Amino acid sequence: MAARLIAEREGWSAVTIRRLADEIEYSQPVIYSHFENKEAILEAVAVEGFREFTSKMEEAAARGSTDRNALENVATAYLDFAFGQTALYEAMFALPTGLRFASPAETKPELRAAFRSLAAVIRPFGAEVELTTETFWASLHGLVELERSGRNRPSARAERVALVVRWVLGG
Amino acid sequence: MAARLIAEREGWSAVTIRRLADEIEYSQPVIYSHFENKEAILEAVAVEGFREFTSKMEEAAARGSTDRNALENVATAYLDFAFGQTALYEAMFALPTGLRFASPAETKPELRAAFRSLAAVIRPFGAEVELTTETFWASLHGLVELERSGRNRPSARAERVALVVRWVLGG
DNA sequence: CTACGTAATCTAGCGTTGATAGATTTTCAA
DNA sequence: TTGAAAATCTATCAACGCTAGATTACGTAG
Repeated sequence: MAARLIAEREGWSAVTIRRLADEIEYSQPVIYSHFENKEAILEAVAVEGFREFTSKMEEAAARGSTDRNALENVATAYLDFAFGQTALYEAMFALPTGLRFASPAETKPELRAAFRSLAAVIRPFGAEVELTTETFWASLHGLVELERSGRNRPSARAERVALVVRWVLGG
Repeated sequence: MAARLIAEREGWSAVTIRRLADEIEYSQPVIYSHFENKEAILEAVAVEGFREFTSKMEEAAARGSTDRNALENVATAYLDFAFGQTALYEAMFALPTGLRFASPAETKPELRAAFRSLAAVIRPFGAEVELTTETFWASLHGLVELERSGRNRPSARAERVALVVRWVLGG
């Protein structure tokens, strides 16, 4: 998707319908015959992001020699993913899209798969897998957001990740 | 601030310069004689938010009979604050403003005070106060963001907060 | 009380945005 | 070769953030 390339290079504010039309060398209305509106474009990018996210997390988990090591790898890979392609991560979590987990029925399979890829490394530690995974995910997401908005010291990123991992292990 | 009222009632997308001008019954240029641009307006709202945030957290901590109870109260109060006035919280954390913690010198005192109000209830538990506070804050913020974007089950909010508290206590 | 300089405010407009209506071209089967 | 359907275009809309330049209101000096 052209939107993703532009966003990664120049930020999402540079992604306009006219700019996309230029990029694909068509006029603006053509875009609206493929997507209902701009939000639908973001949503498509986000879904693509969740697919890549899931496979990155699964890889990271597979590289782990122990359950603990798998958890560490996933936590680290999570932040690497977020900071390696900030625009993609933004589309997945920060920009307004209609993507929800809320109701089981209408949740996109890509979102459920992403959740499962995190739950897989949580499962060995404690009984309440769903609760712990939600909270683990939230912690990692919070680390990303607060660092990205300049509220956390970038230099201590690895230590914060290690702390979250310790929390999960000990809790 | 009129911006905050409109945002809380109709969301930040309803807050336009023209709308603000209507609300205060002046023309648009008058607004630009008080604020450099729209971002400066958001920033002013955000700073106000951090002031209220700090006093809410201090209140919650003061209501705690024990160190542990203070921590619990603050964690709960954090999510209450975020969901009690979602637009204000958005201005503080999600919308693009120039507010940073990054460099010690140019960090707004309101931000530092907010950080301290959280650090105060973390201090009794463990040595690395700054690191733990950053991670604690990130976890709570993540809980807010993932629930707000429909990724976490609203029904399990209290359990997730309790889990984060347990993590801090045990870590 | 008048005249004037400053400050406050307004009208009008620029360039850009997301989105759409309606005309036009392209495509391909009958 | 023709004609309906699909694809694409030009032109435009209303709303946005923001600003230039004209205009009004006002306190003060004479």
